[in-house]
Amino acid sequence: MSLRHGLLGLLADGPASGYDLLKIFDRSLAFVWPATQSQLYGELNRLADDRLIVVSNEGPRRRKEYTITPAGRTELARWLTDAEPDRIRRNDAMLRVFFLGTLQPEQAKAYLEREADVHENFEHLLSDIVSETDWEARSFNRYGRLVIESGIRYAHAQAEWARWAAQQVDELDAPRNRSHVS
Amino acid sequence: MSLRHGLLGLLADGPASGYDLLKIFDRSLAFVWPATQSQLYGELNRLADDRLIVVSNEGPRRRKEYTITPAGRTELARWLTDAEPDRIRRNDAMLRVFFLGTLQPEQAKAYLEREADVHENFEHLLSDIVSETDWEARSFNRYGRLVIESGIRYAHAQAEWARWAAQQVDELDAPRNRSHVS
DNA sequence: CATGTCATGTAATCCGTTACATGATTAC
DNA sequence: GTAATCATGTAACGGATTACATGACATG
Repeated sequence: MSLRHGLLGLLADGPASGYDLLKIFDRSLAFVWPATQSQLYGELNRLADDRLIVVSNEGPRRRKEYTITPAGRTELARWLTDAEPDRIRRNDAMLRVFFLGTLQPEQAKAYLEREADVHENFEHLLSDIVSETDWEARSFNRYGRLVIESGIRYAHAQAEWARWAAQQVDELDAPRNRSHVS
Repeated sequence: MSLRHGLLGLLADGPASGYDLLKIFDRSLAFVWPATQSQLYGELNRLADDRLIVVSNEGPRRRKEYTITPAGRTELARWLTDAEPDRIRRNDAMLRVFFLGTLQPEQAKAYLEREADVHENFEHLLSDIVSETDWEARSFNRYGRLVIESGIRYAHAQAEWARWAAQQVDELDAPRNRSHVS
């Protein structure tokens, strides 16, 4: 239930409406935990049912401003310190790599070179965000900087790996043409 | 629909039963795409309904051996070359980092140091697998070696990042105690 | 008064997890 | 004969995605 705790975490920084939270989400948490509008509104109602947040204000156009409760802060801290993170990383780009042997070597290399390009571009995108952001602001932002740094290092490592892997294809492919049984 | 293509990819290497595939899955693809037994059997039936695989043999204990069809191979190649991989990487360990500012600095550092340890251990686990495996065997295995290399580099980069991030906590925390408005 | 933005919600569907059910065959 | 392994399936539930629905308020 990470969406739940993502919302609690954002509300720990101050009151906000679902609409506000959606915008913040899309620009920050969505990099590591995307959520849709309907999912978010549904989860806010469930959090309110469980008294981890309360409606602290109602504005025009049915706007509901939520505030985190002490019970919500307790639950957030519990999640951060006591709950073991899920280590599953589904990665369908990497799943494909298992099967590149079913393609022509040229196609396999093209796939890996493209992966390298995509990750290099992503690395640059994140670097640009770092340059253009004011990191002094709030503590949420300061820790967000750490997350982006991890993204930069991840993208960099993946790009390097993909270039290396593309070279390996020639060597992996070579034995096929040698004398022993394939 | 990556499970679907994962199964097609395994069957491209030769016929197998659901039971066989489950074991292969758990030891290889599960690192990047876990699947449960019930999911796997269900998907095999759907693949057979769509004629991408056929039951080529029936053995004792209701065993059904599946073989990939030409249509299945075409679909596998299409997925590998024409379908853009999903770039979403849900990561609840990283989501927590956004909110470490709500904890005491000591707790935040402890969280990051633990992440470093976990990734270092994982890196060693993968390195051990590399040492203990015969990589000459089949092409599936040879490309699997590339996937493991990516896992090693990922785990290494994450561990280094987490050590660095733990150091940053002191510096991120410092401004709180300075004169300007928090 | 028309368009854009603010604002929240419901419903259908898909994928994944957990638990349960069932039974055949093999090995001791 | 009994325990382990082989082997496949169903059902309930929860989270995520997509599409649809609705309406208030602000701006020109």
